[in-house]
Amino acid sequence: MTNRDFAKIFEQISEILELRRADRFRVLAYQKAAREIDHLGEDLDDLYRRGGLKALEAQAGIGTSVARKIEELIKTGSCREYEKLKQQTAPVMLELLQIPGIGPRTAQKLYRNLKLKSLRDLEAAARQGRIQNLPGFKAKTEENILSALRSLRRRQKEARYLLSTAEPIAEDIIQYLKRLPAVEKIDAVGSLRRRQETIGDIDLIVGARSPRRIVEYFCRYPRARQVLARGRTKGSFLHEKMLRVDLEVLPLAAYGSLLQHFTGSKEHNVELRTMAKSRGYSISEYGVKDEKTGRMRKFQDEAAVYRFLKMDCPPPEIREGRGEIKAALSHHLPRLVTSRAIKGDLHVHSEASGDAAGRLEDIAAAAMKRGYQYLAVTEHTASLGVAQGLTGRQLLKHRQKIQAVNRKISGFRLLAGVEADIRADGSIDIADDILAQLDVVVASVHSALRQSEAVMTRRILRAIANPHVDIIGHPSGRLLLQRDPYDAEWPEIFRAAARAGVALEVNAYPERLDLNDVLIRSAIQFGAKLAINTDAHAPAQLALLPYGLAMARRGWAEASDVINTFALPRLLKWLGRKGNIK
DNA sequence: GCCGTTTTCGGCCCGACTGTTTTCAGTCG
Repeated sequence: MTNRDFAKIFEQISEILELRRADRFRVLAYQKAAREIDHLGEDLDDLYRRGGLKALEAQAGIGTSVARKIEELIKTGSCREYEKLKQQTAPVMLELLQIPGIGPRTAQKLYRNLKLKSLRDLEAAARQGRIQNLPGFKAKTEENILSALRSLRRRQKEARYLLSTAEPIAEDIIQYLKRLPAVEKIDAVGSLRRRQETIGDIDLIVGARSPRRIVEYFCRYPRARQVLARGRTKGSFLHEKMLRVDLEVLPLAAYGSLLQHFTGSKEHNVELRTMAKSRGYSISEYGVKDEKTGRMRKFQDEAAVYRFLKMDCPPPEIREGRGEIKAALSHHLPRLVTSRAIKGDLHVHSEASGDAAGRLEDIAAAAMKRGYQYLAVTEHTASLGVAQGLTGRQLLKHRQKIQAVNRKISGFRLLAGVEADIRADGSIDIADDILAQLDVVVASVHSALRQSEAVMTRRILRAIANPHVDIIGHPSGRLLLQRDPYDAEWPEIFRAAARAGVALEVNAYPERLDLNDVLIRSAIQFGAKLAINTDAHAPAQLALLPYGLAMARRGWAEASDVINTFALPRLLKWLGRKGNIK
């Protein structure tokens, strides 16, 4: 069972308990356990094998009860209490909960009164006008249920958006709102500001004096398909691209609190407020209230909110409730890697790779324009059929071309490299004597993605053991919204990479963003180095770097963890440790 | 169900919007 499988079970337990109107804190406890399991850097299986129940209970959000259930699941493959709960609950009830606007109470009432067997029954009942006759329901609710059912169907196909898709949509709405002179300050917040790899909805905040008029104007945005809420200070609509856009407007005097509140995450805010409450403060988007005196302190700038609580201000990217509050309180926040620290890109394709464009000269020029000291040209190899890559001999010829370009420029260096293929058995598809003559060897898995966890792990470990391999490219193989990462024993891989001095890539391509934040953090904890690369297939794509940078920051990476923050001499020394010629 | 520089018991974040109500429950972020 993967951590996701465990998490799903606890999510379901919490939903069933919610339907049965169990104590709401019990419901929350299971939700929290599921979330924590999802964000664990290690497999629960391994954790249990290593330290038993104690190790499980040491995790935040996991206590005796959840730990025992995990143990039962590992040992027997099922959990009696969970099975019992499932038996006592009609499956359609859980489906009802998925519909926006329907919570446990409404689900209960609908199920009892309409004897539903499926969501189709619900839709039929709504169409026939049978819902508006139920006690506590009217025509409006019926309409809302129909519309929610429709959007649920659409959303199930495409529930989330790439960060790179959501960003321009948000930017367009921001430009629209900025046309109102009354808008004094505006920011995209929520998961966008935290730079999550995919975005479920867009959150915007505005600092202004006349909230209601701005909310009105916001709801008239031309690409709004349907207004979902239109209040005094808050509004929200469904964008024609089917993402939800939320807006909150408050006076400038409280803008810092608003920014803090809406940036989230939910987990971060809950933890922060719990901590503040224990000190007698109540935090909301309006400010920090002293519960004894009832006095409300307002903050114009966000850092001041944290300062008031005697803590450092965690960068938005790490506000996920994964230890940043503790670190901020003890003034031990990581000093996250910045774009300024990046000295080069170590995974870039030129026109020599069949699927890429750009001459070496243009790539070098684009890199110099970004202020880089170096850039590694890493073409595909011939075994990657679709990309028409190079053979070993062609790679050596290509290296000469690269060196010729280097002779024409100064203050910058193109490195000759390759993105070699890790074959199904873990061998590299380019001979050692060729690899030895290249500056940078990125090794990536491109085929046989469905190997078992054990086989895939052995495969990557063998690649790491190759003395010429410098970087494992897009290590988990995921394609966001398209393909799941393959299974591998990441702790084992990170340990081996740390020992062998092989860096793990943080691939900045918006569909990849691979490794992800959780694995990045785990890799760092195992002492492995990272390389934040664009995998650019055209010179303009060097500009994708900020996406990879965001992912590294979300994984708590500091400059010292990232090899392409090294100045050229130090990088060459790091690369040359295995006897490659430089 | 979880958790502990107030606590091993008694707490558990905060507030807006909607719909159906005449003062609030349910839901959401």
